[in-house]
Amino acid sequence: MNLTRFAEIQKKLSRRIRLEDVLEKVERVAGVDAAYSEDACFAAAVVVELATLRTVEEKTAMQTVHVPYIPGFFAFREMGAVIKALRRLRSSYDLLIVEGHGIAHPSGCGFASHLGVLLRKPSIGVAKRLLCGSVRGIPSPEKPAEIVLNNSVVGYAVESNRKVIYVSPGNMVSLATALEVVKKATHRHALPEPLHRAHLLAARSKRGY
DNA sequence: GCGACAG
DNA sequence: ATCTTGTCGC
Repeated sequence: MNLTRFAEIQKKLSRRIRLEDVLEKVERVAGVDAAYSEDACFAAAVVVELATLRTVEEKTAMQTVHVPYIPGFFAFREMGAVIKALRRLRSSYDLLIVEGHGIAHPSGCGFASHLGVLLRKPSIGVAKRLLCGSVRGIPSPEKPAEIVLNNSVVGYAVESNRKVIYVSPGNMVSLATALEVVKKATHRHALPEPLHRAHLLAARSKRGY
């Protein structure tokens, strides 16, 4: 692993990011997350029907990882196991929701964007903390606050069930759609259901190993 | 040089 | 992310 090389890859992938909506409808959303035990990464992918928030299918995958967690290069650590879990799904999904940032990233290519471009899928990043940029104002239950980076809006800080989460487009979705899908996918937790369920499943997967 | 720093 | 008991609150 070479950070300079990683940054080059991110820059190259960032050129392929599309920030326009390419879907007429978003019916199924896949949430992905992972849990760790030393170098073992346990990833989970959960497909949820947006209209009912019912789980359609869930799969897990384990993979040994050698890349440590480095802020800004999260994708290089978690990507392998997550893609493995996604490939095990038999169900189709329209869009990916990823734990981490989309374009709200130093190179404009966070984990959500990275996955979206590699898999050629619409994707959205949802994070519990900001990595870079700044929030303009304070989010209220009814009004999200803009995340500004290099003088442009790259996402929103959203108040979700009394907690603040950070939403940014990953690939093939607009800022407005990213916000809309996350809102529709959120029920009784701060994180949208697909992510919350993937988080629980990844933890369960690690335990039962 | 110092501080910040997704999971 | 993970290490971890009790504890405050609905």
